[in-house]
Amino acid sequence: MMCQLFPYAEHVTRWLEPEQQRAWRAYVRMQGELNAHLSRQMSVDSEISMADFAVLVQLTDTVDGRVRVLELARLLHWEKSRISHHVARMEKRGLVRRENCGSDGRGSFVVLTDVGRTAIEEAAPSHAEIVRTLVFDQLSDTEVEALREISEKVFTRLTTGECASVIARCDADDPMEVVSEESGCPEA
Amino acid sequence: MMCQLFPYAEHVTRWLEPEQQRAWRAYVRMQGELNAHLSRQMSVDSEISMADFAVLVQLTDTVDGRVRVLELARLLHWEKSRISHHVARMEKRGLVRRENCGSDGRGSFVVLTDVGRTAIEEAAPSHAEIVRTLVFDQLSDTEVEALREISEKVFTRLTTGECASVIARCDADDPMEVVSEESGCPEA
DNA sequence: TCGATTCGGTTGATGTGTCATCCACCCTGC
DNA sequence: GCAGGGTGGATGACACATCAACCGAATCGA
Repeated sequence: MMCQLFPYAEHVTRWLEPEQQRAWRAYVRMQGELNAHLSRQMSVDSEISMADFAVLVQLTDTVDGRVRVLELARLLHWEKSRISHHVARMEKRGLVRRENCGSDGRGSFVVLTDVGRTAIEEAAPSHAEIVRTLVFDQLSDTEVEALREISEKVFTRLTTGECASVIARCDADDPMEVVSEESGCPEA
Repeated sequence: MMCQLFPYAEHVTRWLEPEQQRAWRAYVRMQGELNAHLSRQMSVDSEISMADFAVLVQLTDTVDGRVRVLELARLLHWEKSRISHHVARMEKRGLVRRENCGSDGRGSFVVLTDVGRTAIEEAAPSHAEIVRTLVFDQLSDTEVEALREISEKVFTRLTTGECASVIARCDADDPMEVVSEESGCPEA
């Protein structure tokens, strides 16, 4: 599972300044490799994928481990059909189960199972360790701050104005500040 | 076509400093959205995908528009089965064709067709424009430089030592400096 | 209260990436 | 010249993402 952008030649870079071109090529290669590496690592030393992990994280973030399907899609910025398919596969493996919603006959909940909880608890530590050694151990405090600012600027551009044309985003909450309450870390 | 990492909760971030946590979350969301946006844009205003684009770029970068299959995989950092499948699909759509290699009975070339050349020439300008407006118009010169340095550091970490365990990379060329000769931009 | 919309969610088709396996050909040692 | 292993590449099975179409429940306007 992968989606990579790739090395760019004159076709693209003619419209970028040389310095921008080098930055873009470096970024593109880095994020491709990093995604690939994290995915591979995750599926090697645990039985779940990055996508499973993302779903499980959201479920464990709620008090009772149950979230409505489309709420899940909104939290993850996924399309509803994607979440539906994915939950179906996870259900087949016992990581989650679906329950009907009493108050709304159309709706259903995705509920974390014990198997799912165990899976994420086993996967999380090594994933965090990998992120730290691959990324943050390489960067100075200044660079970490720069990474955040750059990411926020681009993300803001992506989610404002005519760019924000994707389905699941129309009613999304405050884009940058969705830190869980119990994470013990400040919200700002 | 997508591969996204997603919002992280305490599970992951417990092992990261608060400042690192914020940077990581911001980065993860940004690159997910950016990938999605670029892919969507590419497939909307041209008939090719980002992956097609990457292949076509490599082909147009050579003098005669023909590259050996595994050489292509090495240039793109793709697995050989991925390039094989992808070339097969592109061949079906007429973007490339395969030719036998005379000097090595096992090998084959991937050759750019006129259709393929037209496709990339139509796709490139708007893609470059999008990258510029979404990314570089948001960043100062200092930030562009920071982005490049951060990306290079992480990429270097990813491709050295025990991380570089992937098939297609074992004999890869100098990781960061594969700028095409005719791009008109300095190699360093 | 009844029809039209909207909303929550599923389904199936299609394109894509990965893994394991396989085959044909090359090369080297003998 | 031929047996062994290595290499270039293809294939099939599976997981995954997207799109369009669909369905039934909710809701809203008349």
